[in-house]
Amino acid sequence: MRTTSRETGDSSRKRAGNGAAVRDVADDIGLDALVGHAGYAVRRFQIWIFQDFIKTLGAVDIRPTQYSVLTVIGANPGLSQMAVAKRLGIERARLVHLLDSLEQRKYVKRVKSKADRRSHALHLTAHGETALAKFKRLAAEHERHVEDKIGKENREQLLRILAGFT
Amino acid sequence: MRTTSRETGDSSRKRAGNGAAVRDVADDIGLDALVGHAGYAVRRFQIWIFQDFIKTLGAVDIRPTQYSVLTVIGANPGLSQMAVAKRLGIERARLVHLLDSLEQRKYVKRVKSKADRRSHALHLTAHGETALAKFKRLAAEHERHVEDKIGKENREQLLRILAGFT
DNA sequence: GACAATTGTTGTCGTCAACAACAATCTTTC
DNA sequence: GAAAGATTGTTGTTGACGACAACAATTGTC
Repeated sequence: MRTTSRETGDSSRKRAGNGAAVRDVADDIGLDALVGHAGYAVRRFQIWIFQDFIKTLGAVDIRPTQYSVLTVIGANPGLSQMAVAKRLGIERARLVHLLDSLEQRKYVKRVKSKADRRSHALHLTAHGETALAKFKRLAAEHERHVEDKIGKENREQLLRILAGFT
Repeated sequence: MRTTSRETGDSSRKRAGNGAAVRDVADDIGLDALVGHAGYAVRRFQIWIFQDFIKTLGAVDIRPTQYSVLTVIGANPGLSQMAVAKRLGIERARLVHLLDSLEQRKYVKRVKSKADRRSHALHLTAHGETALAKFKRLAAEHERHVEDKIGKENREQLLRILAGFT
């Protein structure tokens, strides 16, 4: 019972009266130029995909950015904070807080670099390694949700099209 | 298989002085699992596309969300705030501030609805109409930037794949 | 007419990008 | 080899944004 008959700006716009019933207000609102904009579609999709990621990894309390940091450090142990920030396209100021959190949770450790005493060499702890393995399994599950949502081929197409941005 | 163990910044600092190879530190860092994640690619792409939008519409000081609000109101005059918020997937609490700004700049006006005295019917002002026309031209220019970046067919593919989210 | 639901509004909280400034530490240059 | 400049990690601020909660006014329902 969602047939909310609402009267606001009605009467004007789009008569949905070609036989089909009006299910929700939002449905018969024209977006016009908006539908042709890649940015709008991408924004809506990104919101959906992040929410699913956050929900799927909710049990372990890991958000997309945290996951990306752990993944990069796991694959490239010893990186400096600057290198990680540049690789992921996040500000080094922001990475500081992310690492504070991850270090507090014993996933990551900052080792003072001998070669360059300004920088820290980033490593996963043993606990962080096993945890990341679990996160990756959950992330794979999330990726299957994406497949279910847009289709297997479409997901691969998407990755191919956007490969240059990774 | 690019798990190259590297030592922090040390010699990886690559003497960039010679001008030879080694474009940037970030280039030879493995992302591992990250490259297979749709969410990561989409996030990076969205950042790029929004920055281009903001830059291209910088002269008129219009951000993506503001543009989407103006577009929907322009295409559906008389809508309530609730209807606009629901259609664009933004909170009505947030829309309040957006409309405050747009109304202050004389693009939009809130008309007290006769039918439902709780709600406001949203309309573009005459000034808002002409301004939106200009914004749309700039937005089209931005969209051409997207084409230049990922290719004409890829952009269309993208819109097709993500059509369900608009 | 009493009670629940909706609309616009105000406020708080947390995430995130973009800057700016700073101390400590390289790197370059003279 | 010392001064000048650049880099690294850090702290702080600003503003856009999503998610919630509470509220008065109004409408719908029973």
